Amino acid sequence: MAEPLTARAREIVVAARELLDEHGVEAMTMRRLAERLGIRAPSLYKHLPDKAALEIAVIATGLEDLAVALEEARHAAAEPAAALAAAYRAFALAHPDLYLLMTNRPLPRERLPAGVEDRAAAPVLRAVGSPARARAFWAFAHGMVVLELAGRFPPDADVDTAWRAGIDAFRSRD
Amino acid sequence: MAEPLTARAREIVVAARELLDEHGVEAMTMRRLAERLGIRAPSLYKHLPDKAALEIAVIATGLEDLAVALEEARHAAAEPAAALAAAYRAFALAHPDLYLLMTNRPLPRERLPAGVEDRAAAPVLRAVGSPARARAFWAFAHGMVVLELAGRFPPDADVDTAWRAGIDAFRSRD
DNA sequence: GTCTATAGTGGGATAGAC
DNA sequence: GTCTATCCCACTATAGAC
Repeated sequence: MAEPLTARAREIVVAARELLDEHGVEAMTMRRLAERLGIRAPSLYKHLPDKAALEIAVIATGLEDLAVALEEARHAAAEPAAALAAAYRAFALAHPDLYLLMTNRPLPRERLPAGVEDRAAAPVLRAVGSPARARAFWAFAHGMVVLELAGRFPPDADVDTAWRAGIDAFRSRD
Repeated sequence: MAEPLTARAREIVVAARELLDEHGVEAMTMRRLAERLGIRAPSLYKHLPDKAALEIAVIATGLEDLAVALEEARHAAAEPAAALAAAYRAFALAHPDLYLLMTNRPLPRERLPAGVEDRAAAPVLRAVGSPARARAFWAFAHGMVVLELAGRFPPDADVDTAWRAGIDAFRSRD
């Protein structure tokens, strides 16, 4: 689906992710990226066809990292849903702009390495049961994260307790 | 907190909301807004100090409309959480760009009419119990909505069933 | 694989005349 | 309250030389 990137293109993608993590989405421009690499912006186009390709490559690396984080959380867990939620939240808070880039728009599934999306989703599915419940749980976690990142909870809100309440709500009833 | 708008400013805000609903956020520029009103962009600055003020006014009207929709849902409801969720989803799907504008960034609470935010939040709090559970439920609903708007559920996903699963999860346990 | 030069687009905002 | 004229910014992207 995606032609593999050249070594130089991969360096560019790494630099773009650093830009994203350090200075936010609005810093991820072709100019700033070139500047960080010590070259001129037009030179980038010898390695990547356009900005969309850059973003897609960045998103792909983010999905891989998220999948790894969730898989690790699952292994360590007595209470799998809670551990997954914690890992999910930690990832999003550690890479807020990357996280939003990954989730804010339709996934260009046909331009992504095969399986990345499923791999990231699998741990949640296993922890929560049916696909419907997994999607609801994912929505809960995503909602918590984006509201927290956007600073939408009132200043006095206890965000940890809200996480706990949601995780408890999704516990199977015996 | 917010100086009241002049009549002309309110007309401009209405036009901005129409622009938002009909052509998306990227259409809500000072130039396009002026064009829709049959004037030139610089003239807008006689009525509103800057674009931020316009956005805040638009957000305020959106919060009021959302509050009304949720209050109505609560009155009609045998199953309050389900009715609220349905009303919330309907509002967001009917005004996707407005909804995202309203939720994507920190609320400029000090520049908003007093009480709007609380009024929109109150029905959820009453339906769900504790503030923590209300925030979790809100996060679930917000997450569902933004994932749906962003086209993030797989093509074969049954979104209605995911909503149902989340609503059920947040039902009180007897 | 890098450069210079540049095209083309779009945005927010101000000054000052009428 | 509206206008014209304008500034300044930032961005993506291409052509063609080296």
